[in-house]
Amino acid sequence: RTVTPAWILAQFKHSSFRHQEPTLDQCWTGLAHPSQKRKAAPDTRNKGGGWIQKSRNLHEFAPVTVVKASSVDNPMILRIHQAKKKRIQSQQSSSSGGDSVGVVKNPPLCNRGRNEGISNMLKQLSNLHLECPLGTMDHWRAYHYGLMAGRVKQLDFEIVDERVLPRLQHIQGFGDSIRNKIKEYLQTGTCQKIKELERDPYRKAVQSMIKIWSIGPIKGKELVELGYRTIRDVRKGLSRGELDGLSANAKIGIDCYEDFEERMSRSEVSQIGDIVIRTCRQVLPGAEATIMGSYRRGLPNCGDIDVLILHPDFVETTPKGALGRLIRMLHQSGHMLHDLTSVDGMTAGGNGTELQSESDDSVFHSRSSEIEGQGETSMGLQKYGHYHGSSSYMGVFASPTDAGKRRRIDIKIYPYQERAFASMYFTGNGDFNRSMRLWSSKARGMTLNDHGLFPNGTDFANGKESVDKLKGASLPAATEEDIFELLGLEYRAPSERDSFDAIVEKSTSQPVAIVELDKGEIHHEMKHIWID
DNA sequence: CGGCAGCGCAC
DNA sequence: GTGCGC
DNA sequence: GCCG
Repeated sequence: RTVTPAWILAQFKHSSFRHQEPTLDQCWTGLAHPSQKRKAAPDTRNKGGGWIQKSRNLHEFAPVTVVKASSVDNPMILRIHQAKKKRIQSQQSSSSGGDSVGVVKNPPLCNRGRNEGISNMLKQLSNLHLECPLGTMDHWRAYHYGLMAGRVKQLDFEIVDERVLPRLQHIQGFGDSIRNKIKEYLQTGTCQKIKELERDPYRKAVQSMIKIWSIGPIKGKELVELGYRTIRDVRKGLSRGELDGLSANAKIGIDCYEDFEERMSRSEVSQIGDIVIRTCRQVLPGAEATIMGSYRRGLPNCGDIDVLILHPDFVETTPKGALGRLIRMLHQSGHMLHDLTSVDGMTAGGNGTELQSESDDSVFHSRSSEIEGQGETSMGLQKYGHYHGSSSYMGVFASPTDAGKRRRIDIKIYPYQERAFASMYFTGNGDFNRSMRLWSSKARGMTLNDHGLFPNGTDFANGKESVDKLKGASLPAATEEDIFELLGLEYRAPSERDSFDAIVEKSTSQPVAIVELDKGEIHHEMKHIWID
């Protein structure tokens, strides 16, 4: 199964295609652009950490052996490449074979706008199944429809005639069902399935329940079976005391139902961000706080706001209780209205010991388990101890621009050494992250998450606590670019990370790097990287 | 027929 | 462990 | 819903 349809995007390279980087304000963050930020990165502080300072050749630091795909003794990798070769061949033969009827060849646009009608239809189908998954089947239907909605947009031809269908057959992901729906769309301009799903009153009711934040398919179905059909019903039930069993978060979700549906302008997001960032600097001098998510990807409007906090003095740890202090201050200033999660240090006191929301049985290195340690070098940081791991907060923020409106906000703090991975994850989008992680695991044999990139076979990847911390360590990356490099992928700017297919192997003709791990080898490499 | 990312928090 | 969200 |  090919994760990366490089063969689709490759066609763009030989055309007049040029990606126009949007000049939207603040689409940039130092995390992503090594050329500008690298010099400033305080790698030198981390004497014990040994961070790589610049992007280097994979072999220089990664415990990775490079093997020709054809000689790899790994059935998964083999299958991926054989399937890919087959598709490329059939693609070539079908395009040279004069079956260009029904195809309008256009110079590719900037990755969007093509086949928009069909894409929208598939997106609708995805949403209808996503918002109302009545069985577990629907979840994956929605997933696949969503992927294909993205993929039709990246084709190098416009689908205007059903004679193009045989050609679609060669493109991965377009099976019978989807091709038939495209056929129907070409003939009638609509899709009966969509109409049918939209008509279904049960689905419709579940759908409106699911739109309540913290209500998913299970609780949604429950509510509908209890007789609730609309948000009004639910509110009525709540006031009558029929729904006391709902979680605290569900009550907030019900209260903010309309507000959470709405999207914000970039300027509102940036103003909220300023408030959070300013407060953050007061609470934690020297902190680097950045707005992530769709804002960083440059979208014209955003559904929520994501803020990532880092501090260069906390390389392997995070300042204990700092996130809680920040939240507390935002509450006091009236900006933060509700908490959807609790965080250490959030309630009074402020030394970060009163709330034990983080469990001690967490298994992984660099995640949990408090360590002793005081004494910061910087004056303002003296109040903070070290917490071994990241923490995240979800809450509800009062709009500074639209009085009375309530906005979803996520704030996360990570150890500085995880900054590249955290910013990748927090930038998204969701499909892009899933694609990247699938690629990591299936093509590279590594596990990617917001904390690092872990060669499979290590203790981390096996979900075990490491006695020897080195065995659980991530491959190091100081910038997002390094992560792409480690995975052998073309770099993608945040604004380009907009789909599952936005991931492209660095040079398709080059050998494929896969991980051939040996426990001792990993240990040795890690030692080299982290201590040397 | 199994897989489709990988994780943290609330309950 | 399940449900939910990111 | 599609793939292997």
